[in-house]
Amino acid sequence: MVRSVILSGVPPNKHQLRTEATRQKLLKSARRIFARDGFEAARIEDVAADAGHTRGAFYAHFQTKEELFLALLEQQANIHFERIRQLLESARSPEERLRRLREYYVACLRDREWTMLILEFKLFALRHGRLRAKLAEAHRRIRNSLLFEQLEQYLPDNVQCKARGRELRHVALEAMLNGLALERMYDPKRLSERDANRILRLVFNTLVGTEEGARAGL
Amino acid sequence: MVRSVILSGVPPNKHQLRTEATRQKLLKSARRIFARDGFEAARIEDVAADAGHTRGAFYAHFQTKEELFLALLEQQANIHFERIRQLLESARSPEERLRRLREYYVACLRDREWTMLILEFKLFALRHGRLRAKLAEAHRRIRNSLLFEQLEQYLPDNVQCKARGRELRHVALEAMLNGLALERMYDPKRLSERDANRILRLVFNTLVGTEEGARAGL
Amino acid sequence: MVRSVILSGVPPNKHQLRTEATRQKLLKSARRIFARDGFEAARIEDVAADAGHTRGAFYAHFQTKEELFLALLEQQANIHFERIRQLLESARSPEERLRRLREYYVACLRDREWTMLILEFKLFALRHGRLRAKLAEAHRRIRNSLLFEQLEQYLPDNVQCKARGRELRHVALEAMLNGLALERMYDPKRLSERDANRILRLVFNTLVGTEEGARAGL
Amino acid sequence: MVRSVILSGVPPNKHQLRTEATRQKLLKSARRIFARDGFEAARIEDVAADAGHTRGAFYAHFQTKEELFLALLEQQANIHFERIRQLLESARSPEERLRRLREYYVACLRDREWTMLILEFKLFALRHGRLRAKLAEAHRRIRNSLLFEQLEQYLPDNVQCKARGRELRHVALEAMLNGLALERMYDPKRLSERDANRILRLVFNTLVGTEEGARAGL
DNA sequence: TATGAATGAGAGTTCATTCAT
DNA sequence: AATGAATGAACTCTCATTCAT
Repeated sequence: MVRSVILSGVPPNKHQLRTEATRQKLLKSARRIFARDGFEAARIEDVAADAGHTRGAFYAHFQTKEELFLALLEQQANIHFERIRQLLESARSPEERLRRLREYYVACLRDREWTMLILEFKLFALRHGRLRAKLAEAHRRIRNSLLFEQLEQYLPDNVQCKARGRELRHVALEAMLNGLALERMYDPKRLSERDANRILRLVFNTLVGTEEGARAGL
Repeated sequence: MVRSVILSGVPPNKHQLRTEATRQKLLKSARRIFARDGFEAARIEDVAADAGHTRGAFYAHFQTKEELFLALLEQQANIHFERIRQLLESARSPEERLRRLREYYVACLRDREWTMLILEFKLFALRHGRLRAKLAEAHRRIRNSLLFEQLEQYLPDNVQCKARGRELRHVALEAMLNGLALERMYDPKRLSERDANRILRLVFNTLVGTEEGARAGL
Repeated sequence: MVRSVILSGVPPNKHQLRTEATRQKLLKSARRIFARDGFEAARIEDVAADAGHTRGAFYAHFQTKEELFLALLEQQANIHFERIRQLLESARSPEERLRRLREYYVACLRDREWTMLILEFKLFALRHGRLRAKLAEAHRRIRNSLLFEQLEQYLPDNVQCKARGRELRHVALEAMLNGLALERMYDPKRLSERDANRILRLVFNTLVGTEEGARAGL
Repeated sequence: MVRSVILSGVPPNKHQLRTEATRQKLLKSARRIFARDGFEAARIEDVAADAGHTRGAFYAHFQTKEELFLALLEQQANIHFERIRQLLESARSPEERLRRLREYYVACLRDREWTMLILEFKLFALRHGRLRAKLAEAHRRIRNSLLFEQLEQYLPDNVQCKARGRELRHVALEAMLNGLALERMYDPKRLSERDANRILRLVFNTLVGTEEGARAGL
């Protein structure tokens, strides 16, 4: 089993560089294929071929299709998390942070692959209920990332109300985001990009940014 | 191939009744199984067994798994449509109609199977493109139902603004409904039924019922 | 899963007849293929093709290769058991019984397939130690058959000494039989059929038939 | 390809010593793994890992799994041969030689790995026919060792009867040895170590040591 | 209409072997 | 000599679908 080495302190040798490169290629292809076909219909062979490799190479990096799927989700969730962190950190004012976060959500609307993946993942987790023990850990990590709770510290004070309300806003926003993204993919004519953006901004403002959200009982 | 006879003018004989009963049992089981396992992972055998039959009975009523899936969606959409129509028709005032429609949406939040089916169907349609003629046909019928456009006539006047805005409200509501339902199934602790209901009502009111929606630019 | 019907009282219909015929063909082919290639190297496809069917037909009758292997062993053991029982029952005198039993052993020496199967089975059981629970039962039944303990009642009185000695004789004979059969297959020139027969008869007489065995401390 | 150097006249340097050590480790591990899993199920990776190396080390010493298997058999046969030779050479009298040989056989009964290997090898040779030249060559060398024909000179005179009978005794003893060892591994409760030893000694005495064997027609 | 044995394409996975390092 | 990533053929097993009954 090929082990990722990106965390070790020493500079990687050629072997390790190639290893990591292949792994990343596989993950990148997996993103395409899983988003396109869904977990069940996605074929390992397609992922490998898309990455310019054979099935065997895949199995040198991942034990099962499931493991690849979860590794992909974890990686993608980390990328999102990191992007948001940088976004918020580099902002000057609380208001700018809020605006940036909102625009990040809006940008996500355009990321068709990410939407497909997150929907697929939630359906997958739902259906596989108690995931097998060895996968539960990955699942937990992904969920933690998805919650974005750690990001709260960067938001303006008046948004940091009771923990319950905070999380509630997030989950509602995620719901709206996923729902809108799905509708847009399903029928772009029925829901234009412009309209989807407007609705998402409206709900964001209603739920998170202003005091209206609080007044509305959230 | 067994043809449904419930639409023909003559009263069905016993044979036809049994046939129709089998078909309905299969559809009922299909609802359970497709919702539980998703289209790809659902097995014809499981559907047939759940209905108390064997594979052969299934193939006497449907040509392929896909056909069953689409027939199921159409049936379910019709049921929803019919329920809403009755709901709105029997209401006394425009306000009651709005309230009833809102509460119907809220009730949908609890229908786990329906949520799974609608998500699965949209992902399926997304993935299988505009490819097949059969699919497109069913697609159109289902979307007509889902759009609930015909229902507009029952809503209060002030809600019947520009066609564009009307449809936009619907699609936004559907998005919110599907998104919330998914989040609730995915993690019921993170989003309680009470909270999900409150958020859905809030968004409904924001988007549809009041003048706020219009003012907000929708 | 196709169920065997040979035990039910009612006369089998055409379906059942075909089912049983297919199963028997598969078992017959399995005997050939397992004996020829061994458990590990035997391919399901070869068994099915040899029986004039496809892989799918195989899986309609057996869940796994392992199950087929154990079913085959059980069937073969039962056949042996039954043959021996009839052999002993129809004999006139105790001496004739002993002689017939001895000649049955000698005849087994010529059954190359049976020898290969029994060796393969014992190695298999040995290596899979605690067989998976669902297979333990089959294993137990096969062992019971192989022990031939039930046949003791048919043997002459002077052979029915202490239980320990009786079983010991059997196991020693089986050991000799298997060992000789293997040597004969391995190098027929080194051990002619005639010689193998002589040695087996000699050991049989030494261990079972005469009082020499007892005197020798067995 | 690493060539064994232990037979060359010049003293090996450190490099060569390490190489030879690796080869021996691999053979030692191969003994464990082949005995445990059988030829087909044994994995090169397991052998290498058991020896503290990777697949690459294996392929530096052996071309194929088959070659390793045959090299192992040859090595083991030579070890046996050498042990027996020393055993017989250091004995004082013909009778002691016979007794020692007999006890060596008895000791073999306890060597589970050797029994598994010899059975596996014979089945393998049986199944892979006289096909390959390489196999045939190793085959011949191993059989020469196994036949122990060269050892005949050390045995008492009265045992050195006609060549045919001599070899016959050996093959019969080997058969008994293998058969008993297999039965003991298969079901240690059915055949205790003590009983297995007694039976083997009895057959040894019957076939080889005494005049009874001759009288019995061997 | 319904059964259920059989088909056959195709999936995920394993592993002996190769090869760049 | 040794590593270990990658190959690719082969395997077992699944399941939508067909067809004789």
